[in-house]
Amino acid sequence: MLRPTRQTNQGNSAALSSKPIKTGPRVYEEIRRMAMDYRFKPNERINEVALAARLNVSRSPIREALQRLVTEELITFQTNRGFFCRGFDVDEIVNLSDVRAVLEERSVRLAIQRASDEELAALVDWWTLTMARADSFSSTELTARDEEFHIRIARLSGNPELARMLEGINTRIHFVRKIEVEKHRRLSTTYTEHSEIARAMVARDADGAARLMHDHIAISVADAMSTVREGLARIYVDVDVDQI
Amino acid sequence: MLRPTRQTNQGNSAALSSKPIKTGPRVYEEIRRMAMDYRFKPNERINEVALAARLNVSRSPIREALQRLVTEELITFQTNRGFFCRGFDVDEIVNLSDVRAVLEERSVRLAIQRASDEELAALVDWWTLTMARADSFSSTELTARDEEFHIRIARLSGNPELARMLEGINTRIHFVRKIEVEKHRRLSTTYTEHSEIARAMVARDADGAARLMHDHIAISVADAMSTVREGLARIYVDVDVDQI
DNA sequence: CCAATCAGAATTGTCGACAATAGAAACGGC
DNA sequence: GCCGTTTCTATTGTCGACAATTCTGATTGG
Repeated sequence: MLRPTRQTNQGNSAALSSKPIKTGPRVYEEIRRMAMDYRFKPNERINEVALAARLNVSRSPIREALQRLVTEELITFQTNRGFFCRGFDVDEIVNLSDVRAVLEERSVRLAIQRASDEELAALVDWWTLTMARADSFSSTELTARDEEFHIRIARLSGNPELARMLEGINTRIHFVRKIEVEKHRRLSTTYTEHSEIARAMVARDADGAARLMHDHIAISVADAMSTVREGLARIYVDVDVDQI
Repeated sequence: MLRPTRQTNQGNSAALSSKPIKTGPRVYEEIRRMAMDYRFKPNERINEVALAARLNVSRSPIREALQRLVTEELITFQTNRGFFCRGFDVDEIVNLSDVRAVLEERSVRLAIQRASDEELAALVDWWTLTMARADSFSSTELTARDEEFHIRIARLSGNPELARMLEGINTRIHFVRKIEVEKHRRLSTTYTEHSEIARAMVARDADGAARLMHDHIAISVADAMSTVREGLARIYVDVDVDQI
């Protein structure tokens, strides 16, 4: 099965995408998404040939993408044993949250210091609009909006390195965050917290915004444990339904 | 030239290292070091075949190593155009220093909170010993000690994610730091600053240590510009003398 | 019944080959 | 003499093949 003859490099993805998307970047993005969503089970070995067959490419682009993901900490690697899905660990989540809190605090402070009034007003408007539509969004969409809120602030900080590191953390805690979004959806506290942060930014209240941001991000070990429990349940109950 | 016949995977590195070091990790480490030291000129295109020939391997391990280094921000990549050495830029250095300062402050605070008296005493002793021997160290060795001082504190923070991020920043600013070490060597201010930080840690003075750390790391734009100027001079004057 | 050993199978590590793309040089029109 | 083509060359992207290593699980001895 699956295309025994040599293909002339283009026709992959079986006429699904008519655009000639480069396989390298496509493969990277696809595996990255899989890792973010824990489509691989924690600590599971990732079989290169199986993955290559699934994505209709050879092992070369697979391995290159996996190597990149290793330094992004989305997967791990052991010589002669291959690539593994990262674990799903309470300590890691707590530690990442701690780092994230520090960086996000710096992020708002710099944004308050450097962003224009228009930019901050745009942030408030965008989030207000998002909140109004919140009920029509799926959890996935809502998670994306949550992530975007923080990314926007990071961009406004004017420090691309800071933004990049926060994005790196975001991809690592994406799965956790999605669970938290659904939890909070019932409480709907997240959205008001974002509003408060944005308001403090408009008011140029650096200390206040930083404190709000910190409290918004800080996570208790108990909360982390509960989230991990919930996450593990999902990881091991959802079934792969997309076989070609 | 250079070994036309197929080699049976081992005999590379031409009997230099009798140990059977895995080529993958070795290649990665070697290229990484080259990038850290700006053995590639800023924004220079990195030729895969030339690099492969130089390290006596095929392009596969080269490309995998380069992909890893891309996410470490040590090199850049453009589809169908290949890999490039990162630039040597004032803004980048300033931005990285800003992030670093925030993370290192958190690092000392956590270390003060979590490290044992013995661990902190060991830190002081080690640095005292290092200072005593300082004159006998080359600039490279001294830079390594400087980096190690900060890494040790990061480890004592008990947050591996924090430590990892700082290590990532360290590799990116290694070249800058080496220049700064040589500058300060004449002033020999770095070493006393380290001593002060360590003393504040032993005294469990979190605010004091954090402030000292911040001032130790903070860099003015003017300083950064001067360092970049000096760095560019070195990059473009030093000649490759190691042609096999 | 369990532990250690040892084939056989599965998987990874690295290589050379070739097509596709980008880059450089030669060419010609103006 | 300069700018846009066109051809040719250099370089990257991806592949399949094979050796080296690890994993599996069957076998044997205690």
